Amino acid sequence: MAKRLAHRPVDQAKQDAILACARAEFFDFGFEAASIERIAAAANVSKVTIYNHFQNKDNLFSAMVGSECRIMRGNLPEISDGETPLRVELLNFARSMMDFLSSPDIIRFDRRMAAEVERHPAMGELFLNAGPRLMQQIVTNMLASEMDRGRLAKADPKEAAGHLYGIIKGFADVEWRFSDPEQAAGSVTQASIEAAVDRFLRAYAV
Amino acid sequence: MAKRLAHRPVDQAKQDAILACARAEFFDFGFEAASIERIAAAANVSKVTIYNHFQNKDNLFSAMVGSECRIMRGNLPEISDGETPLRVELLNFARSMMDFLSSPDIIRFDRRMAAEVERHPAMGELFLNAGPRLMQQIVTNMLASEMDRGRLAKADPKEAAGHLYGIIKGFADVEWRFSDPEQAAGSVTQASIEAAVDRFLRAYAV
DNA sequence: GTTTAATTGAACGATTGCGTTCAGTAAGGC
DNA sequence: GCCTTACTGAACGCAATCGTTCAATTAAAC
Repeated sequence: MAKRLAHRPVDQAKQDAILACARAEFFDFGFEAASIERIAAAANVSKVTIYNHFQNKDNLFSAMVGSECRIMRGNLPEISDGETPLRVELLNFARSMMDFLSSPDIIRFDRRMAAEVERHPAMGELFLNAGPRLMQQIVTNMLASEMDRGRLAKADPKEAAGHLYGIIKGFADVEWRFSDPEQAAGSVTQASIEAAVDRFLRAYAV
Repeated sequence: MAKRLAHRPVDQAKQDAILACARAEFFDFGFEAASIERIAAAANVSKVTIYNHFQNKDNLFSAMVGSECRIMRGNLPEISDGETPLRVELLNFARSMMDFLSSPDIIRFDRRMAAEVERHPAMGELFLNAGPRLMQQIVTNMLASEMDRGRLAKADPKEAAGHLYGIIKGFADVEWRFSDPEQAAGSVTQASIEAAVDRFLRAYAV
């Protein structure tokens, strides 16, 4: 099917530059106030090129969110499914989860998505599937296997995942979302993480 | 100081109408895309009147947020501090908290504030103090008194408040924020609330 | 070198919005 | 009835944006 004729190929570097600059623009100003001309200027690209690649502002925004979600997917906290003691396993996960969620990039993304969902409901689904729901699945699987192994009390693993996620977050995410995101990174003490994990372990002790 | 001279008093009804319509406009479109002319039309008021009362768009937005926060304050979930059994007390609180947080109004407000904080950091503080932090304080006080009474294990009550808040919310608030807010109301089953409260009670059993 | 398509710069039309100005009217206090 | 102020409607200047059009240029594939 790949009929190749003589032509000048698309400059991928420009594509990437456009998306990167669109990201910055949309994050800084929000969808409505973002200016395509400013994006073009920042990416060293003609405005027409943007309209050739993406047809309009909505498409550009969608493409940017899609690309951003793909990146986010790769950076989700991981689970050390192994022979490590349960408490250590949970502590590691809690630490990396909180580091992830408190990174300014994620906080800003979360903020913008929350606002844009009203006008772009599909973006909300996209984001949920690329971020929160994926994380929920990771935690659910981990807890299910721990329950099978008898290291945690039998229960609905999905519900338990919500409990773990919630008890670790506490009020932190709310504070992050409405305060200066630069101050969020590294604001979670090890002591508070241990307290949360220990409470969870007690709640789900066999 | 109240030097009263002959004059025509401010029409309070118009003030209120302006704020109400500003609320709808800002919630529907976000700060940037909101139109003052549309607000004026909706409130049956001249645009000049809006500029006389509030000096500019920023001020109008701030006033609206302030008024909204005042309303929110009055609707926060309450604590039945009494002789009721602890489990019932917590169940009641959890129920009213989830009903409160899942109301479309609150979800929309939360979304907009999250986005606008970048441009209006002071609004973030205002909102935090009128909503989340107040709720945190309510829960903290309740748990502290329960710890004193010996019905819960001694611990940092503020931290425990975060645990209770988080374990009840689980993943729910994330789903709410990025899906259709109209479907959020009433989506929390009594069973899930009981599960969360019971896990909390186990984690903090004496 | 020819061909094909990507890219550019500049300009255009249409729309929208903010915030101001001004002359005139409405309405309550004195 | 007078006076002070709130309010109105319409218009204005100014700036910004989107999305389009067009002729001209560039660069890879053949």
